[in-house]
Amino acid sequence: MNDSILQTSNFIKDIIEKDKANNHDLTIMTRFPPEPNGYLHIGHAKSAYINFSLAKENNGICNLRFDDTNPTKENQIFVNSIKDDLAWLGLKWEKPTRYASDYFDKLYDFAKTLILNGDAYVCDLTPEEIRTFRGTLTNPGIDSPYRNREISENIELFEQMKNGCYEEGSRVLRTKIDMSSGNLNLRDPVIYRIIKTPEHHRTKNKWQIYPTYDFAHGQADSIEGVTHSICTLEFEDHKPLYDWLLEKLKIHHPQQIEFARLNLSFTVLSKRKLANLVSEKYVTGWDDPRMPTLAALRRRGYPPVAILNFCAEVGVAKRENTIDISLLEHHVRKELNQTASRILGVIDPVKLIIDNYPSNISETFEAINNPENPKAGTRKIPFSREIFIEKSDFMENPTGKFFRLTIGSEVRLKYAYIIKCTDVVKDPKSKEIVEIHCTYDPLSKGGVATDGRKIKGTLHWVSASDSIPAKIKIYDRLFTIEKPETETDYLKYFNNDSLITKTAQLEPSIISSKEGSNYQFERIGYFVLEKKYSNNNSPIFNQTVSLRDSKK
RNA sequence: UGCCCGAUGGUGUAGUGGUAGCACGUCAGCCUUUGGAGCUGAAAUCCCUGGUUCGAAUCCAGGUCGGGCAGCCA
Repeated sequence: MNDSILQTSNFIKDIIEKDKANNHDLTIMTRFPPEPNGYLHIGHAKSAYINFSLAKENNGICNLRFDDTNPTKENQIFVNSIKDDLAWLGLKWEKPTRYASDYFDKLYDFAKTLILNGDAYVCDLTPEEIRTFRGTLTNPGIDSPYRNREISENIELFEQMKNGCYEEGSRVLRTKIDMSSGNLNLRDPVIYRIIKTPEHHRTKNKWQIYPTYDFAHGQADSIEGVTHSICTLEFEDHKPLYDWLLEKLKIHHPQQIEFARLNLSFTVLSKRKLANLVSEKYVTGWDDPRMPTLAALRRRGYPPVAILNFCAEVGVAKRENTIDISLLEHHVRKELNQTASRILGVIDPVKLIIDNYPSNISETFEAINNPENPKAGTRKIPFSREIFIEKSDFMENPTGKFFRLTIGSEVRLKYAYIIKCTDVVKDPKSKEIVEIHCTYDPLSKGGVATDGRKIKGTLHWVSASDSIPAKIKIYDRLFTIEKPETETDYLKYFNNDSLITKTAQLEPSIISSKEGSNYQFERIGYFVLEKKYSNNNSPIFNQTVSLRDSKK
């Protein structure tokens, strides 16, 4: 994890500071507890970052624990992808990797302890009956008829549940708390249920019963010695149950602290909505570069440190929030500006012919790889009579502050020469400009005017015969509205222009690029090489993020 | 007409009884062989009403508004 990441204070740090002041021997222990039932996204990154950074700043420990208590939803594929994503971010967890399923035996014993103490009972009500008996938000529930079973009968029944004697859904183990509590989580919550298929990804067919989240999470925290169990706001109502179980069991009692999960503008982060985008084919998969998943951001070329810096800067608080996606992009640009190699590439090319430049020669010019980092060195780029420039860099009838090319105006070709536009050739039918004719100032080699005249506009270009065609995928925000998350018909606001594919001409040095390498195409944006060769043998680049562009 | 949580510029986030700070964004200027970056500046904020106090974003009371909770999901 990057040590240079800027940190502001937050209420969790305050709590930890106080706890440390009260107990000088305290070793801070946190954990990141994903359920292996999906891919990690930027919101998980925030949560992971909080847990990992809190441990690191306090010379503590952070575990990675998979919350794998429900085999109907979880599998090994997600365990692997989550580990990959965390490693990619550079977050290092305490070894070994933990699993809630590691504690199934202990959890089973804890449950028996509860039964023996009269704090839990086997209930034969159907799921529907349990729901009815639970009451409503405003009306108290009523006791299950099985609530006062003999302890010995409960023990026997629970053991038979474990042994697979009963059908799924026929019986559960519930705590005995308070059916009239204003907090529904305290109305005798279910702590064990029967699940026979599919088999668990780790414990296989050993268990026929599985603990619920409420029964597994706190106890797992306790077993591991977690001191601060940090989770999102929706678990606030579970905290009294978390505390109740730990007190009844008389075991180490971690402190649960809740914070507000991340929301990002112009995208969605709920698993269901993301899954819909995939299943309804709005995107090509979970790692489609438009998605907010870590796998997608990686493919998009986001540097991990930019994501970490972003997580550090969004802060930790309890109020609902929607972070402006431009803050994320800011951190991506900030990092890439320092690290990405520059190249010249023309995405929407139009041919430019320098009429007074000899057709039988070519020159090479030295280009700076990264003006922010002299150590990145230089490279050669070829120049010739016919080049490509960006269509948008020529305007026949310029309006406002247009510093680029127009008939009669002078402009600098970066690293090369100053040129002056003399004429354009249009397609007779479409009226589209097909050729721009210019003359160059032979004395301006390197782009400097010998007479000291100021040249305001500088264009990027590539030599027509030496450039390399490439496929460019340009991405935009996933949705057209700021908060699609709050809309039920959010798919209506999907941004149909979120992916645009173009063919570009790139300078030849790009040949030596490696997959995953970040580039800045000067004056355009940041790009990452996705695949060296597409079907037609040209490389494919994903746009990471555009350059900020204040052109009017 | 239950229980719990929250409210500081457009968006986030500091502040813990003493000039409301920072970041992103926006706007303007400077600089520039990237209209990028960088530099400088600007506009913009304490949910409301009372109370305590010399002094309140902060403490107290009462409101208002927003969010969460009725899986054998996590």
